Amino acid sequence: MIINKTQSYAIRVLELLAQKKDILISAKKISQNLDIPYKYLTRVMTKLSESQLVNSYRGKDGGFMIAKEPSEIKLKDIIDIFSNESPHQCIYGDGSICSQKTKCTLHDKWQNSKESINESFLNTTIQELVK
Amino acid sequence: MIINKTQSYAIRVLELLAQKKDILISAKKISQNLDIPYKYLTRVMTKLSESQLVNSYRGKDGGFMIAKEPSEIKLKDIIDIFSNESPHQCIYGDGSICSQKTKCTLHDKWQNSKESINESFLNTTIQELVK
DNA sequence: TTTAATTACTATATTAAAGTAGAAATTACA
DNA sequence: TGTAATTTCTACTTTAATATAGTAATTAAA
Ligand code: SF4
Ligand code: SF4
Repeated sequence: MIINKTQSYAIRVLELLAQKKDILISAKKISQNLDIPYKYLTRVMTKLSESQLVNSYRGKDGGFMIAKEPSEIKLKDIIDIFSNESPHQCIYGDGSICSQKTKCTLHDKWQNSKESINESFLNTTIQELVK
Repeated sequence: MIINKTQSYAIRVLELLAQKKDILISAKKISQNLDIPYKYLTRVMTKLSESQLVNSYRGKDGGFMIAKEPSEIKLKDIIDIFSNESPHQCIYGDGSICSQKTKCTLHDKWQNSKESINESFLNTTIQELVK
């Protein structure tokens, strides 16, 4: 898979919050609206808040709001928050002992694929999802 | 991640067997040579055998041999054996309700990335890894 | 100041991928 | 024919990702 379930949740949350810019939405509503398990979602939201992609407001009538312009939030920004893999993973391991000189025959192909994906994540903003 | 650990194991096994074409190699040796857990490897080998990418020989002095020309085995052939995900996965789900007309704004970008990876897997054969 | 609604925190449960264990089936060969 | 080395089969264990549960902290408003 290109992205995992948690990353997918997070992207969809930001998409929703972008549509409701400047309106506070509670985790409960987000959960219902996007069909994401409530308790799981709240932890995702806390991380998005810590990463300052959303602002959180605690207490009664609290909720979340997108913290930046949708056009300023790249998919990659969101994905990175919930990513734990080494960026160099390939069939031979983590690439830590590989260099341009010692690279294997697959290296350039992996590189191309990964760059293709990465650029797609870098040049796609939440704004694009909302339109 | 582009491929999972099991798929990575399988590719490396085929690479090794291609290097030792026409020579029987036991799971034990493969395990030692590639540093793959023995018991896990044997199950991978059984699947590769069922899929006819390798021939297995049971009993004393038994082992495995590559069953085709290395140039005839695409990475995708191997990857598919150990893949269980829906090929259409994306942030919104499995794409089962999407068509060219109802597609979302991300669809073409996903498509490009996925095709880039897929073509790389389709046009890379085990032969290429051995050289 | 109390209540209700909310986020944040901490611990536990479930699921899927990866890994391990034991033994049955097969086979070469002494 | 018996033994040792192997693949194959079945069951279990561990680990990481996903999901659930309970409660503390916070806050608007009655
Ligand atoms: S050189 Fe080969 S093994 Fe090393 S990081 Fe690149 S693809 Fe992986
Ligand atoms: S149209 Fe969008 S939701 Fe549907 S398969 Fe394509 S990327 Fe996924």
